[in-house]
Amino acid sequence: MSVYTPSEVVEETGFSLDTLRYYEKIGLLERVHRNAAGQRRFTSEDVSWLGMIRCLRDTGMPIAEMLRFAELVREGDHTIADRVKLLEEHDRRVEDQIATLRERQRYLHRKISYYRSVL
Amino acid sequence: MSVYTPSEVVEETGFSLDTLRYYEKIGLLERVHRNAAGQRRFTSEDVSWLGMIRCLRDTGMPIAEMLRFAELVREGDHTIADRVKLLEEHDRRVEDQIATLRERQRYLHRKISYYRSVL
DNA sequence: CGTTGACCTGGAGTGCGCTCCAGGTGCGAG
DNA sequence: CTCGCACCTGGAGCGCACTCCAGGTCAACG
Repeated sequence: MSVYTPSEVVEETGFSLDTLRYYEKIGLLERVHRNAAGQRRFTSEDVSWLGMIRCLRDTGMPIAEMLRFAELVREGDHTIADRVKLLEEHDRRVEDQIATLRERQRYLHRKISYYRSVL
Repeated sequence: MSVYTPSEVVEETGFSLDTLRYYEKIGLLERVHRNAAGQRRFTSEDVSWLGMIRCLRDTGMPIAEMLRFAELVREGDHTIADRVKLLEEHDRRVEDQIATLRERQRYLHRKISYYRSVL
């Protein structure tokens, strides 16, 4: 288990340092370890958890729901069924997002064709 | 050319009345006609323009860019090439959004499978 | 004639998700 | 020894896109 400095985590995850601190403050990221000088030292678990957060955030999950998920994870293995339920519901929303995007894109394409036809 | 009351437009477009007023205020919607009592009466052009707005908004275009597009439309036919350019750039971003969503969804699916495997 | 309901205005307030800031610590390089 | 730099904290501020509110008008219905 290697250890990551804040700037390494910024590099790896694409989250800003302020965002990492914010996520820790609101409890989306469990209290991060500190070195003797009080500076954060992230574990690889922290980094992979942030990978999950990145996925959920990029797919539009609100922070409040990510917090619910984080809580389930903290509660231990007996919540795995609940996590599956939560992620599957989210997956359905992602599917809907893609479908809507595709539909709107068709509209966009029709509009572009129309404009091209009158050029 | 039929005429629509505010509540009809709300119904047709899915935008709230406040949002319609807001769009008019910021110039995304051209000054809407009024009846003798000062109440808004929308034309079918207004409604179809709102359809375009709906499409752009649902695909994540920021209001500032919709305003640029609205301005091009107001300037007349000689801006059609520019409009095509703007819409095509947007279309590329929509494509990227879909691609990102699909990739994140794969992550989600792997996670769900993993959870299912340990249930 | 009174009430209801759809609508009006200008402006303040909201929720989300960060982002920035001031002032401070500790460490390694020159 | 001094400098620069990465980092720390608590808290304020921001940008976006609405959303809500108070107080008012007008027309139609019973």
